[in-house]
Amino acid sequence: MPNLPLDAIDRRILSALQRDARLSNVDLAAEVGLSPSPCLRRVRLLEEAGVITDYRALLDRTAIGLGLTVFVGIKVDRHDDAHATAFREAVAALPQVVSCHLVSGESDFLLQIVLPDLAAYERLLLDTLLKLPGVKDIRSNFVLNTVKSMGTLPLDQVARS
Amino acid sequence: MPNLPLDAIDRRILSALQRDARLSNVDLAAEVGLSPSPCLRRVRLLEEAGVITDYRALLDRTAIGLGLTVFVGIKVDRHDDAHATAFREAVAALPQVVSCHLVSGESDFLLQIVLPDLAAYERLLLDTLLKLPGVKDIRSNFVLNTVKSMGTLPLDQVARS
DNA sequence: CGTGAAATAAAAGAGCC
DNA sequence: GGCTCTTTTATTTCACG
Repeated sequence: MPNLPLDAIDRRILSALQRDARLSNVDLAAEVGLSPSPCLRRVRLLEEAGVITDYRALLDRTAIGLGLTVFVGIKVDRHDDAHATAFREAVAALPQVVSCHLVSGESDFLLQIVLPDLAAYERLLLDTLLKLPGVKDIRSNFVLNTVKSMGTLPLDQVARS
Repeated sequence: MPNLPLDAIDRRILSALQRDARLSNVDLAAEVGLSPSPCLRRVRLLEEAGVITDYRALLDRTAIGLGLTVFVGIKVDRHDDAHATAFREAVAALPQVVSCHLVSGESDFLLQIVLPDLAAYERLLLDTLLKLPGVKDIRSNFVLNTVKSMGTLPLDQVARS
């Protein structure tokens, strides 16, 4: 699935679906200035090419009792393949871990973790995170307030092709 | 919109829609063990209560030319209301900023930023981020590799009500 | 909460510009 | 590549048990 070139209409389609995945094809077509048939063809192509990866419902974390978000920086003492892979797989398998990135800078990995409360985080930290393979240092940054979250990707910032 | 209590079926509905927002009501009902009518009633209630906030298409960042993700820690020198509010609004308005949280720890704010490449980040940093009101220090953590992203919220971790 | 029927809307396809 | 029109299919909605 190589880089299918995206034209202006594709970007408008992606932008619209990113805001509202439930748009009917007819409405979407109207919004991007196409008739329904070619619009649907493009959407299918974008799906098959892997540009659109998923359709998801977003939930209000606090409304479902997941009031605590923590950004956790983790340093590991080995970067060789075997240990690195073991660490990554273990982290990816944790349901509380919403995202995990290998990053430059002070920490090696930066994780976003979502859970009900501090007690749950204490348990996760002691029972799981500190026991992950190769962990040298853990820094916990608790989210006190969310200014913006789940922002859409800035399609406007991509160079026009 | 107070905390509507969620039972086991609600959680199953949320969990399913979080994975696939395009499930038809019939399929969703089958998956959660309900018939279509009450299932749809519950979904509408969850939407109206603000538990389901949005339906979105997720896009492959690299496929659309947004290959660079940066986690940016920002320290600000004032926490008083006027300046804090100005900072937050300015940040929230930037399309490249996917998320922004007030956090405990070394930085005051932690931003996730998505853009095409380093050149774009250089411009954003010099022209915009460094000029935000009250900024004292900026630490850029570049994402080298994504282990997990866009994880679903761990509904299993919520206490059963 | 479940069932079933009726109304609506959406997706898919053929043929043409 | 896009447009229109038609067919087919599925989804929502509602009244009632």
